[in-house]
Amino acid sequence: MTKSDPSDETAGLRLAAADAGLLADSIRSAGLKVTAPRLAVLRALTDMPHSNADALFGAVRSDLPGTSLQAIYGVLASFGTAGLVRKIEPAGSSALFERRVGDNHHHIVCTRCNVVHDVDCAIGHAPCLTPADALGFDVRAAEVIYWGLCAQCQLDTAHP
Amino acid sequence: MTKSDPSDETAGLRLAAADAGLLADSIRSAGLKVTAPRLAVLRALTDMPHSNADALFGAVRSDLPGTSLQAIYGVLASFGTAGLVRKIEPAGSSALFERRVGDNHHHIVCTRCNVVHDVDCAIGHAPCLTPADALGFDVRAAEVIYWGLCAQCQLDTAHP
DNA sequence: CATTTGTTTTGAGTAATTCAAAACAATTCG
DNA sequence: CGAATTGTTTTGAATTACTCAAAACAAATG
Repeated sequence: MTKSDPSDETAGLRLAAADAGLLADSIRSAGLKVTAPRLAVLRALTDMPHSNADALFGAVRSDLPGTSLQAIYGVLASFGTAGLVRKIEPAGSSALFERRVGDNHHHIVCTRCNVVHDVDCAIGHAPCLTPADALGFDVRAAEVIYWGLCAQCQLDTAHP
Repeated sequence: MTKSDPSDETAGLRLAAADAGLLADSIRSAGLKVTAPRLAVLRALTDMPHSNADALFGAVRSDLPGTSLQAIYGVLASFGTAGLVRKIEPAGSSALFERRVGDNHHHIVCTRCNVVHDVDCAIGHAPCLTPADALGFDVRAAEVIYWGLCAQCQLDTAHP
């Protein structure tokens, strides 16, 4: 927000356009065709990371009313294969998606309100790939989910 | 197998009875009524940890033909609440159950054949509850799933 | 602009799990 | 020991999240 002039009423539009260009670029460079549903999903995912297919469907539909839920699933599947989004499946939840890929970050989930946040790897890099005894496995990934009460739910629980 | 005499045909029966007694005790001390489906589920889970509801249904049905799948879900739900079994939900899999509870052990899953093994906590005790930045959360549990190729699948992949 | 290839829509299907009411069985208490 | 109570299982149906397939359609290529 340092460069754009708030009195310039086209600023938002230009930003959106620039943003759309960036989104389109990342879709294109993943080897996928750039389509309206794909742009809309990617934009929604930028604004609301850790969304499920249904939430994205809701967000996309407001821009692009004709879109089907199956299209969302299709978009997410292609994005997943292309490495453009990451899918997480916390216990008891439907699948959630995020754009932050390529780093091995983890997640912390509130057991009360189900909000999800990113957390970086616990201790540097190594322990995330080092079980005590790998039992002959060739370990490729480690997934960590922390469970607890978020700050807000701690307050709500204390003062009901 | 050191004390029982193989020529004693009642040994198996007595063992089974003793076992049933232990199983019944653990159900009772969890504050639950001891029923045939519950005993059967607990026994099946002893023999085949990391089973899903359907596999347990299959195992239980061979002993106790009238049992319904919904009974299995009911038994597992009550066992879960009572702290008698632990439920794990690896991404892409149905829920799996195990009797090993109360320690914070983790799991390693084969990406090819989906076999699941227990693994102890990566480094002692602490890091499993210590994210880099807990973001104000009151962290209560950490769940780790390692993904990789099991020994057998490494062989199968090398010599197809 | 026509072709090709890939994407989305439409419509249907499935797997895993949950819900609810009635039938039934384990424990409790007289 | 038998009746009452409480909890469990059966039966039957519903739901959620997701997948599959064919036809309609749109983006990229030349």
